[in-house]
Amino acid sequence: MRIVFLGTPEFAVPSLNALTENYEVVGVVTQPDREKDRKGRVIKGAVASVAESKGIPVFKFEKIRTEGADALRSLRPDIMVTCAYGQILSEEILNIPRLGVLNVHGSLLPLYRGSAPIQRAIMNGERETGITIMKTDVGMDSGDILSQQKVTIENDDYVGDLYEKLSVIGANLLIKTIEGYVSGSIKPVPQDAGRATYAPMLKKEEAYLDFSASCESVRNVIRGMGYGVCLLSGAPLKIYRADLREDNGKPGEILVAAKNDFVVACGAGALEITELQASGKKRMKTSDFLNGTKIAAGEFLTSAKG
RNA sequence: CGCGGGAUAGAGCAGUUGGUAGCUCGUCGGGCUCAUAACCCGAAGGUCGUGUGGUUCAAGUCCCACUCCCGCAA
Repeated sequence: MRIVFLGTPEFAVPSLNALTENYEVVGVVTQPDREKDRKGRVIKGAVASVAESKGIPVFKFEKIRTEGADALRSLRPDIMVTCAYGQILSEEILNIPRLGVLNVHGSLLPLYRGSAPIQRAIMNGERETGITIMKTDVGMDSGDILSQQKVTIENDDYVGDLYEKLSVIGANLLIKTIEGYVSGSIKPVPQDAGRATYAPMLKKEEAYLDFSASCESVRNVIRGMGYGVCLLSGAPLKIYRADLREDNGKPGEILVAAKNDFVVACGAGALEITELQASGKKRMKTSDFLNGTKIAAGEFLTSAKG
């Protein structure tokens, strides 16, 4: 079976690998290289790198809707699979493969449609999320559902942990689902659009911490965004890891700053910061940070405004 | 060549007007203690990112080039 895969970031890599092990992947479509490092050097998407190393033809369309159809048709795919590709497909494109287009999505649809389902599930304090394999349609993650698998969000899961878990589970579920779908044992089921919720792209400012919120919600932002930003003496400070504490104080007040212990008060409860990064510095454990920095209890971490 | 910060002991940092290096933590040894991530005493450990560069009697400290790291912006 000839398959064309459309995906871009790390999340899509396990699915691509699983497909190449089970089917003939005749082409990979990925977003044009957009990211640059500080020196302007181009960073390739994870899928682009993997596809190249496997010798699979790679296509990078600025707008697949207007320039991709002919190339895709010439690949004569039986099925196309999208997985965090980053562009919406047109009706014309969707009709190219004989057996249709499937999508791997990191949530239990119709919940968390959109581009940041994993992050937003954590940020909202969800205890459970999952993977949905569905038919790709012209809408935003609105296609008929083929299969789902629930995944528990552990209290210690940060976005990176959950992202990795889901990408692997997604790959496995994808292979099983293709089998069932092709053999006819799995039938598409429409989504209950009335229950749909959306997970729009993350904005930078969403990582700005508001210490007047409860310690749980502050921590959920850190877990979901991967880090939280605040100011210490006017300089930006990124918080990467924090645990809940029961202490209380004024929001943002540093309650403890000694040796291994760095505690900041929130609106309710407090957070023990365990890993952070100061401007111009590397990410480090809090104990290291406290070693070379002179800060005392009573100072404040303030909100970094946009 | 987008803006800016940085490169000094295993780690995080200091280092004043240039005169061959200190602090905290860790490590090792010893002591105290019922005991301890606590306390006390002691020790090891750095050619101060690279250039066998420039200025100087003398450079971690000033100048030049390069490499790498990081924050912001994209």
